[in-house]
Amino acid sequence: MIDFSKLDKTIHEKGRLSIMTLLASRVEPWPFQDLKSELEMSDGNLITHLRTLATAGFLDSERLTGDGRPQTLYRLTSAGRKAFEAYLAVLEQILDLGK
Amino acid sequence: MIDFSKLDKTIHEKGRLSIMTLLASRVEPWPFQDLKSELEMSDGNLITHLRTLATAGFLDSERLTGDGRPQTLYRLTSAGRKAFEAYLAVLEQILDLGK
DNA sequence: CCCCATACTTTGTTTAACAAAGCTTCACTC
DNA sequence: GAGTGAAGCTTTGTTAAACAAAGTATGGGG
Repeated sequence: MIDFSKLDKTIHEKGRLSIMTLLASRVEPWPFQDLKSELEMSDGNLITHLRTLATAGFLDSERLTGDGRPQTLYRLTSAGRKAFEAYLAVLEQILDLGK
Repeated sequence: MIDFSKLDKTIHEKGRLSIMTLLASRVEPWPFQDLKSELEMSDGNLITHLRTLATAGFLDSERLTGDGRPQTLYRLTSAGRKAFEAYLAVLEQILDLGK
């Protein structure tokens, strides 16, 4: 039977799941503005989720200045990628059982 | 891009997701006690999630008496199965994008 | 009749999502 | 270098909901 406790609660919440999915979907890091427009979140909501994920060690950020408008880039850490893969493994089990 | 708003919030919560997965995993309805022991939830927590899902029209219940101890059976409605399949479709998109 | 299990309710605590508004820093313009 | 505006982040407050724990009602077995 599926071990639902392996569904990392930090990742499972909808907002953070969408962030993790975007970050995992490509190699290049994501600028704050792109995440915001893609996910249609408010600044406060987005930054809070990003901070939660960063505190969990799942992503890190890099602030760029001096080259056009300031910009902060976000990317998965290796721990974040690993945790997300484990999360996806549970999703796969749910999908297998569900049909 | 994935439409995360299609991730039905009623289903997405961990406790209810696990209930829906169990109910979808077999044709026979699930007794309350089996759900409880399989998911290791308290009575109060489980019944609350079941009621939330029932209010959403995703499952219905049948109370049996007169044949051994009283027992309540839970099963997906067709709307519940449909909603769960739509939920799984989003999971599939996440899985595809995530690797 | 008594006891226990099943199912459900109620209450209370705790957590967290989310919105809105404000603040700070930086870049560009005049 | 003062003003404007955007980017990123903080703070605050509201609202919703998970979850636990304890209590209630009902039916079954001894």
